[in-house]
Amino acid sequence: MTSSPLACAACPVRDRAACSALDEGERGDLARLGRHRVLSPGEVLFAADEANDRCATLVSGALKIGTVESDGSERILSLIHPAGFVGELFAPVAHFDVTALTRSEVCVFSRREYEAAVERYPALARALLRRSSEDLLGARSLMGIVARTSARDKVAGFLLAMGEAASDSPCHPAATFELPLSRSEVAGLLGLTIETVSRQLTALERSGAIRRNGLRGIELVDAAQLGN
Amino acid sequence: MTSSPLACAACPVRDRAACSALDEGERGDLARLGRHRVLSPGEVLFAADEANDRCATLVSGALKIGTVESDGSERILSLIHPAGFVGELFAPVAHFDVTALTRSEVCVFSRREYEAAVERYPALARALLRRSSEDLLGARSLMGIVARTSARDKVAGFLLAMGEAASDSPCHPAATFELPLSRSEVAGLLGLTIETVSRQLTALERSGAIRRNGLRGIELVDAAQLGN
DNA sequence: CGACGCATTGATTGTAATCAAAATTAGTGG
DNA sequence: CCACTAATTTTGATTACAATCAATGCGTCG
Repeated sequence: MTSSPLACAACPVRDRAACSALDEGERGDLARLGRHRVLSPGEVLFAADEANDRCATLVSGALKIGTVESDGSERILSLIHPAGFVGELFAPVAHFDVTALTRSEVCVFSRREYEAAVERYPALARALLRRSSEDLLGARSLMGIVARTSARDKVAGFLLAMGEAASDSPCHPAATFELPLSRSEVAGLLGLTIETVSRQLTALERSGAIRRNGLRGIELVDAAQLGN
Repeated sequence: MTSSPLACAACPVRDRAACSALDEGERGDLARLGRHRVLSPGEVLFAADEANDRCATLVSGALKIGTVESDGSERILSLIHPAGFVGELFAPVAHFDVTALTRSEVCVFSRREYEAAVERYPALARALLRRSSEDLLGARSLMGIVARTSARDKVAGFLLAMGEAASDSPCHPAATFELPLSRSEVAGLLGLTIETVSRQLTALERSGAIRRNGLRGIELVDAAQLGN
């Protein structure tokens, strides 16, 4: 774990994250409260049932929000992409684990200080509300994919969603991208087993919908075949 | 459809909804912008792809947020309980349908005017942020249920979640409650078929976990059997 | 090179979808 | 109030599909 002050000037999500709603002076105030931190793949940022005293903005990489079930298996509830915000501002203890999927950069804040900033800067509250609304939209879209009945539709919809998340343009998915999740994690997200995910991927490749480059590289050849 | 001015004094969610964050004068301002409306079961409040120019707080009853798939089947993405807020403040067109499940009372606002109020009253922005965060938590909890692999676990988890939603106390589920959803809607929510939902309910009843009163009445006899 | 973790492939079983029918409930009008 | 129809739910039989069990391939790292 590394940690250092913020350098907002060079921040890649400078004008998409919640803090982008602030003016120069306000941003400077907030920057003094935060710490830049780099997470390695698999590194835990926040853990469920621990004191919930921090929050963070994701600058680069990808995070997962999940829980481990009573039987020990992991269930992924949400993915966080750059400019996303994590941390439960209104709960005393964290409900979920937040873990880095890839090498990730985050700005970590003390929850108490961040909440004070939300009180002090109404623009920050509105920006967070906007982020939260978008997260809610994303969570519901994902729900529509996970609740499908056939494994093929789940995997196809998941690939499309990941392509869209990896894309710069809001509407069209990226033609080629890297999955930030292992097979086990994809399975835990979609409510399938590792083997079924694997089989569906090979089936989609054989049918010409996708091509695979290595274990995690995906090329969307015929997005129409993946549904809509 | 009926519509009339608001009478906040008698509002049952007076101190849980977003507007509860406002002081008397502010609340009065907001009340002048809203219209009280009663929805019959099945009545559509907002429709997907329509102009997204309104938002609402649910006062009593229950709403569903859903989409109809390309094959015509319905997929439910979220349930809204009293004090919940619906409407996409930051999207030009609505992504989802919002429909009453039971007879429901809502306070409907013009989105433009509500957004202006959010700008004017920082406390309202913070209250909405809080609501939104709670909705996000709820969406993720539901995801954890829907992504289960076995039909039994899905139905069991769903019943527990509905019991908790129907309860006054935050932690313990209500011992007895009415499902606001038809079998078809439960199936659409959980990614199962009507028949499977029905069979799982009878199985749970035979095993002594629940008892049924009529088509929609549920009594939680042995909550431990439903998992955790 | 060998060992480990992860992914794919194969064979079999179990479970949920599908197809079909009966039963229950709700809604309507006489 | 009751008969009748329509809609919803339950139950049954069969099929299809995904989970499970098991083994093999692949890539990374000591």
